[in-house]
Amino acid sequence: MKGMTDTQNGADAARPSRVTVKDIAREAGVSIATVSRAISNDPGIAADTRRRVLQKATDMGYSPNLFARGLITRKSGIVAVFANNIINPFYPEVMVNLTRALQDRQMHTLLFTSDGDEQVERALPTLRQLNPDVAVVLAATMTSGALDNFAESRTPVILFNRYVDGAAASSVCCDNFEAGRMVAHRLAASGHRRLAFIEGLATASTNADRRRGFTRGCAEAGLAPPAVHAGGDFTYETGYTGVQALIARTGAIDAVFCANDIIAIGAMDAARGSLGLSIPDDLSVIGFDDIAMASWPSHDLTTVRQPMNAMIDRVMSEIGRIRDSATAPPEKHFLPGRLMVRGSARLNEERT
Amino acid sequence: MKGMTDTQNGADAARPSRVTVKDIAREAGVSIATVSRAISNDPGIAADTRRRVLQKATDMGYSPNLFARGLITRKSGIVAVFANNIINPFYPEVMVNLTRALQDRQMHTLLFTSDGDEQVERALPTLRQLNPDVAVVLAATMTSGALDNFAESRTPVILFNRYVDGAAASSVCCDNFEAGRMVAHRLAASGHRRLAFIEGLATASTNADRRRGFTRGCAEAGLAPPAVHAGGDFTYETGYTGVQALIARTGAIDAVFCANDIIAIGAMDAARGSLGLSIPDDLSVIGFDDIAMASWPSHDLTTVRQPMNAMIDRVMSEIGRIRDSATAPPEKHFLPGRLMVRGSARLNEERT
DNA sequence: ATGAAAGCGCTAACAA
DNA sequence: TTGTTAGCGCTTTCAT
Repeated sequence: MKGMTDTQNGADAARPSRVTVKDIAREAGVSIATVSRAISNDPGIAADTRRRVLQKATDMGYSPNLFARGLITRKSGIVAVFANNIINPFYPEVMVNLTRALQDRQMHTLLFTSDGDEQVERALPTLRQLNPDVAVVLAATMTSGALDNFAESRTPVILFNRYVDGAAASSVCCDNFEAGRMVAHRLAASGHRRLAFIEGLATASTNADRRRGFTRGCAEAGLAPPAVHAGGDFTYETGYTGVQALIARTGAIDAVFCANDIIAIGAMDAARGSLGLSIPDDLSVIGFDDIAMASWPSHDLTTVRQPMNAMIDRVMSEIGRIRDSATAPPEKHFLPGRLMVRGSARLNEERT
Repeated sequence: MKGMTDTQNGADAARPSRVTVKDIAREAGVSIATVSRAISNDPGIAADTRRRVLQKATDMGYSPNLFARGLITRKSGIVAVFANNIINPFYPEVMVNLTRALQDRQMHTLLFTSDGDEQVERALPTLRQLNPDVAVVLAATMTSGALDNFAESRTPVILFNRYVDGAAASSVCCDNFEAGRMVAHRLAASGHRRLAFIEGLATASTNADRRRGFTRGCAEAGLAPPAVHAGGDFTYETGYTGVQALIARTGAIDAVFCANDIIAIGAMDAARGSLGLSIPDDLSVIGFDDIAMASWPSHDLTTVRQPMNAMIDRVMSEIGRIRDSATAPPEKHFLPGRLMVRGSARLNEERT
């Protein structure tokens, strides 16, 4: 690849600097406009010329300068991804899979951290500087104030696993409410009577919806409202101390549904360790996300799997929709989760 | 912020499109060249004019268009980060911390996935298109062939936790060899006699160095060479099946050192579960990385902590060095790991 | 110390 | 169908 010098001109073979449209135009004996047309698949060009120009471009190892292009088109091909909550392995995985999907479509991922609104705000100048076509927010928390900032920078926003009601932002979410409801019903149908919920971050809509759905499900099944360990965060410690606090406060419980897998694993460890409970005989534990760890034999955690790939696909089509028309109204998508039945919860067969 | 319209001209107050140097020049009554000088801290400008221009720029909410700037300066302020190996939570954390550090310095993280060389190769056109100032490779594996591709795209490369001998790339690594050696000595000094090692990916230099250091340490301590479970990957399953295979093949062992924490956790689960061993009484287990999970009570894993923040700092200074002089020769940096003593290994006090 | 003007590499009118 | 030309927003000579 490096050794071949089969291009006719020996003149500038030694100058390895960037190949530009101008170079191709010269080599192919056409104008730079024609080169541009060939590259951008413009309909108004002779199929033959196009082929010839494209061939030359390939031969010469051309790749367009996106800065120059972006300067004119005002499209960057860049997607800004905001990530925090890196403690939960679910999100890095989303990030990487999303990046892969973007890469496949010749788009680019610009990564931002956003632990706290001030980080988001600090990123905004950059947003204007690099002009991403769209921002994807992978974050448990994001105040609507921070969202306004995006609006001000005129970048369309897609929220992943979060929605904000009045906001001009699309959302792609797991149907957290429905999943919580379903968990309550499954537990009730399997004979559990005293249910509990361990919260993650109270302000996260994922957390709130799972809790609300679970509470609703309990009511529908004729059970008492679940005991709730409130106001934690999405960490192991929350689960660990949460289950201890719940049992200290409310006495025995049959089952605990946790706002995510990390919390659930913490809860299991405390239940088995310091509380000496047997799982699932004394206590059923159910988590949310289905991270890799959930299926490890040490915990064998029953959990709600988020349809990650479907969610990412949906994000991609939202991105397409937004690129096609700048004025596309925001849409909210909710995709169903699925219960992965494993050993940490005593569940009957699902009746159909 | 949105309500204030204190700029003198009511004319285009309604046009919220981008503020450019031209706008500032007009408002400040200077030429665009002067504006540019003010912004880029050019010495040849009157301190007074500069202040005035900068003030106007701030008032008008100006932020420079990096595309236009990059077109001329050939510096993008972009750092390409290649990540795979997302199974190991160590790397997402590096990724986010690195991004934070870059953000603080007004630089930008462009994320690429690179599971396999072909992904790297597919990313190369983009590399040329967006012209990152430097590429950081956070990857357990990267063939030197893939590295040549970088060279061809004229992007300086910094390898994180990996080095390639002849390659024109800087490296920032934990001193994996030394850490492996130290682990062997600590185990030997605590009375362990029959040591074993569970490999991750054999082709990863992290893995190879940890193994070589460990083997060397065994020899220095007068122990037999460690039994090695070879040719796995950096997964829980490798640890789980690895420890079973080791014991089936070699009989009892005192201690097992694992190529990373995830493997170690798998090994612990198998040892305690299917093998019915007690840890650390029957078997000491030591991992590598010190991921969050390692300190959870369920595993309480003794492990070598990588000096993540120091490593990231070093990457940042390498980036600075490269930006300052394009011809800066590549450097290799090795930073010491530190043993985090927890409950999974029977270790005596360190003798000093 | 400042301004005028050229041009980075590309696309998008407008002509031909 | 193709070429000419005018910028996108910025930095950077070269004058002044």
